Amino acid sequence: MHGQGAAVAFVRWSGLCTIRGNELNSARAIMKTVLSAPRRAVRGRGEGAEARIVRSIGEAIADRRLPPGTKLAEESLAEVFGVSRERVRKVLLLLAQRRVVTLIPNRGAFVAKPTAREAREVFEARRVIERAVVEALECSPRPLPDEMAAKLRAHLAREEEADRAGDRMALIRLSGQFHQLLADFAGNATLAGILADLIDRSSLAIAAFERRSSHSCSATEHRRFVEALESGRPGAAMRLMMEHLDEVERQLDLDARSDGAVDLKSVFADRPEGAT
Amino acid sequence: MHGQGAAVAFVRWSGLCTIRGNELNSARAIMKTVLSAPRRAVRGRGEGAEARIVRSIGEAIADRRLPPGTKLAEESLAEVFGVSRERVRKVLLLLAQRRVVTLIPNRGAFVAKPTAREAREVFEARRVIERAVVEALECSPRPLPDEMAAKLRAHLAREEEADRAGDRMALIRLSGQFHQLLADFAGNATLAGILADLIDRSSLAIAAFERRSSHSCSATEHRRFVEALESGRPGAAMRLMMEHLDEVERQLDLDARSDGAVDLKSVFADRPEGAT
DNA sequence: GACCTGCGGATTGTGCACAAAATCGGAGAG
DNA sequence: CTCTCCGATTTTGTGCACAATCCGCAGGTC
Repeated sequence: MHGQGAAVAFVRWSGLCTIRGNELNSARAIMKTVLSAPRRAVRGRGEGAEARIVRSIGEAIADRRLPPGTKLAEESLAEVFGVSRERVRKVLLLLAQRRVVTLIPNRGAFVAKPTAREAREVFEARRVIERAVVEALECSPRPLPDEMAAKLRAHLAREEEADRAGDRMALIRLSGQFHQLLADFAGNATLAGILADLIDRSSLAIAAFERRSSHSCSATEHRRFVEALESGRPGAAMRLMMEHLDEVERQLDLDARSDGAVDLKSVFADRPEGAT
Repeated sequence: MHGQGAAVAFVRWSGLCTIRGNELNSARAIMKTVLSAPRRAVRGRGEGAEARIVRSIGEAIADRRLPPGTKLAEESLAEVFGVSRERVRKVLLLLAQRRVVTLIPNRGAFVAKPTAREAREVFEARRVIERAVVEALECSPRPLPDEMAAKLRAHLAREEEADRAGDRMALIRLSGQFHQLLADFAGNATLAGILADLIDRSSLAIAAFERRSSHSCSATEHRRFVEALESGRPGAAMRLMMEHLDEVERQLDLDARSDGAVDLKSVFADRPEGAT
């Protein structure tokens, strides 16, 4: 998982300085705020700890060290991360709202297991958003800005290295980061944040529905995309991106239901009621 | 605000029945779960209370009874809603992740005040998503399915009634609900959920940046959109929707920064002093 | 007169303890 | 041997109390 946007709350200038009614305050209050800001950032605990745990669990889920359906007991997590149970509870609530874990009252937290329908929806949503991202990117000046080109190439290199090394886990994570990187360059942080969530959920969907056999190389497709983007031919990068997303989704086995709904139907058909 | 997707956690079949390792359990466990489900739904407290508070605060923010920057003290809210402070704290955490409130460590929760940049991003994101929604809608069979047409017409009627009555608050809420309704009909719950958040944040942006003077009637534009959609002319509805979103954004004053410093300058420039 | 400093009141953050609920195991009946 | 019932144990949910932090204000100092 990406890790950005994971923080519980951002202490930003925009937040601190737009408090209604305080806008007329003298410069003194502002200075105090300025000085207190670094102090807050220094200690690194508290606020930072939660973000760290969110990122840690998120990455574990994306890497499939925590497969869908895994129970996330509060006590265990608290022990592992060396924090109190309340902290873990807060983190789980956050992850639950991002649909990465499922909270069941009085039962606990589980790594979310998307339904086939939800998986399709997530990929559809990604197509919608990434289409906009690529549109924005195709409006970039050619040749691409130095920083963008450099970062993209560096990322491609890392992906290919992971591919050569056969490090599947790293490849999965890098693949998500690639799309995240593109969204960041598109210049809309809001859209990028939304896409970040969708990428996380894609990882979940892939973990839940991946075919054993299939395995096409994202690194190659990503490289082709970057080359098309650099070429500046209108629509070339877009077409590759759409095909890429289709390809990723096509590798999933969304027809075979691993979701319980159908199982339950058969259960009810067999035993109408009273089986308690 | 919409209220859907506000629940902390959904107890869904998919969630209950996809717990890893339990799928092989006998029907006994499943039946027990089935029987306990209604019981959980009956008491209506606990889980439901949080969703209710989230919706309540969310609506208050969208209606601008709670303008951006307003402090949301835990104690006060706890008293108002008749729940404990921890409950309120949880709700605020939820709202904070949806960017509707801003949490500042050791300072408390405030109704979020988006920056001009963020406001622009939110509207851009809406254009991206609603474009996809309208695309899906334009693929609907003509004439429109009965239920869809009926609900749309009913909604238009309510909007126009609110418009006639001059009920600005209701009009704002209904306007958001209209877009939400369209997204629901598009058939992608994930996208609809994302749009729901964006609509909430739009309300916030409008509250923060609305021009005093401007006031075009959404109800009229909504009606024209529905008529275009029913006509089935390809692209007609899409064009109207894009123009509508542009129009809404154009009504905002995103150039004047609501940043305290500059506001003060203009205030002093216009009226040296003494004038109310 | 302006600025720094210390203090009181209020608000938020956190750990803890207890209550509620579910799971798991065994005992007993059919 | 299987199913059902039931109690012990584990896990989650919630309220409470205390600690930490911040704001406003008064007093002192340059």
